[in-house]
Amino acid sequence: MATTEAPAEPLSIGEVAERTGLSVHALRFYEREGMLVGPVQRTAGGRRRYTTVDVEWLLICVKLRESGMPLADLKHFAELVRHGPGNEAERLQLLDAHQQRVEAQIQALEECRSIIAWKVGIYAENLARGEAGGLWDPTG
Amino acid sequence: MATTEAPAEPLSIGEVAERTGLSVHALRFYEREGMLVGPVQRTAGGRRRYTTVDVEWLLICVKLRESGMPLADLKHFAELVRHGPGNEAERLQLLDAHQQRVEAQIQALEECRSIIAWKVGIYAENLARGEAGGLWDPTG
DNA sequence: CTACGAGCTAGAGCAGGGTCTAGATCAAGT
DNA sequence: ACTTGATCTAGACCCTGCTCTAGCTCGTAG
Repeated sequence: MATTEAPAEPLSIGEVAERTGLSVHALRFYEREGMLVGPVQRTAGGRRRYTTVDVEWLLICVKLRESGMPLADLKHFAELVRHGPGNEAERLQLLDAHQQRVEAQIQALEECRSIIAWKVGIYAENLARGEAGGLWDPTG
Repeated sequence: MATTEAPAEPLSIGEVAERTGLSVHALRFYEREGMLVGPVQRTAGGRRRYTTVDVEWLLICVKLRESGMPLADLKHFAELVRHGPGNEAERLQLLDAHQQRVEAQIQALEECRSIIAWKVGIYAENLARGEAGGLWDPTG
């Protein structure tokens, strides 16, 4: 993945916020909480300079969070990566467990979807044939 | 739906907790917060007695919550149902909006899933051929 | 030089969604 | 009658995951 990429200018926190969708607050928060793999570089004046690698990691974080990984797990994963080679099995296990949770959640959502679709169908149908139908039960 | 069902014994809060997966605390909380359509019946001694209809509504609540509907929306929906006929269009709109959020969420999860699957694949592969591979980049 | 926006830190605050506690009551078994 | 376990109410508390504030500094454009 880190093959043919130009080193590229490091980015400010605001720029990283833009491209990750995280707020600058969240970025600082993640850093404080140890969700990053390495320390972020700073300018002479103390401003953060994010490298491409940093941003890539953050993008992964965003995906993992979006798919429901708790910050604690994310932190754990970051720790494993930070401590370098030797714990790959554990990393794999963590990701794998998460993957299974994601699968399960997709399943659950699909089930919900079909229930909702069914309800929506009933409402639409009843509305279409003039809201007179007497079968508005208290179950919604 | 409420066609050929036996009236069945009303259930205690604990029994309802069991069959909905909600805690008794959550059940009382939902009730306080107005997430139920009608008031729950009580015994002479003040204990709650849930009817089949109550439980069905709760099961719907669980599904809606599972699929990410905020309590505020659920409450709104309950209010609409409580106020009986005349607001079906609004109920439909609410459900429909939720349905779209669910669709979007499924999409997002599927994207995450494939990213994770890809990472898992890389780890598995590298582990399989002896953890010596030198390409453990800091991106995880 | 000076302004003004972006960044900095530490820490307080907030929203959502319950969970837990205390102290009392109910109900069922022995 | 007594013990035990489930419920009751009101309200305090908790956890997660940020978000916001205050007061200060950087750095770039006029």
